[in-house]
Amino acid sequence: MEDKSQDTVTFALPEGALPIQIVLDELKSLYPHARYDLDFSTPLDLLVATLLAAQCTDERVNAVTKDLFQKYRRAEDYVAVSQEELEQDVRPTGFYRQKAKQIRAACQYLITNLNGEVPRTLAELVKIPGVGRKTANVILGSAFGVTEGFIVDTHVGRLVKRFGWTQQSDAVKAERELMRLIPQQEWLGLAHRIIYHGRAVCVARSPRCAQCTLAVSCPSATNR
DNA sequence: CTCCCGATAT
DNA sequence: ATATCAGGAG
Repeated sequence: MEDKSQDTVTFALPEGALPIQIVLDELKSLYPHARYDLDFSTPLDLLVATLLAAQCTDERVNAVTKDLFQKYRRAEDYVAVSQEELEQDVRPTGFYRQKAKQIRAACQYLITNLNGEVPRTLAELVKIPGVGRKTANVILGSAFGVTEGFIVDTHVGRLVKRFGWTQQSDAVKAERELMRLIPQQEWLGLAHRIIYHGRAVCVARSPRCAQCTLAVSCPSATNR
């Protein structure tokens, strides 16, 4: 007698992995209001903020964009100033030469090909110079309320490996695995919650397993 | 794989 | 001193 109870999801996880349902339930109760923490008001703001977020904390990005978004409102504004001027405006986020160049290239692409508008599909977004799948998935989810893929950033990549959900270090390959393992309606919320947990508890350097409620079933938990 | 790069935690 | 921070390109 096969009793398929409606709330129990059966996924093909590797042996010994942290069950997906436990993570969904536990992280939902720990971080009920998990969301994207970069400040923005327009899709273009979000695109620029997310480009600046590479290898930089959200807090510092927000400190920089507070003034940046007053000064630069449209794609045209970013290409109107000199490279050097934009570099100084984004300097505290690190990688400032590359980021200024990326922002200008992305804006020039939008002006030339899309009338200065940020597109609403993953396929169109990843054509923008400097925009990979992580940035594209963030813009889709937070600016347009669309879910086409699973956000895999440094935190998601690290935690899903620790959970035993995948062995893939490559973000795009890990994303494919996650899309196969997890129901689509959970993708956006779960990604945000994993990131919160990755920042607060399951940190990169020395994870706080002693205070982690997932540790009892986590294959990577260290008891000390 | 390396490079880009400043700021902070360990 | 060194690893790491909501990455992506060459």
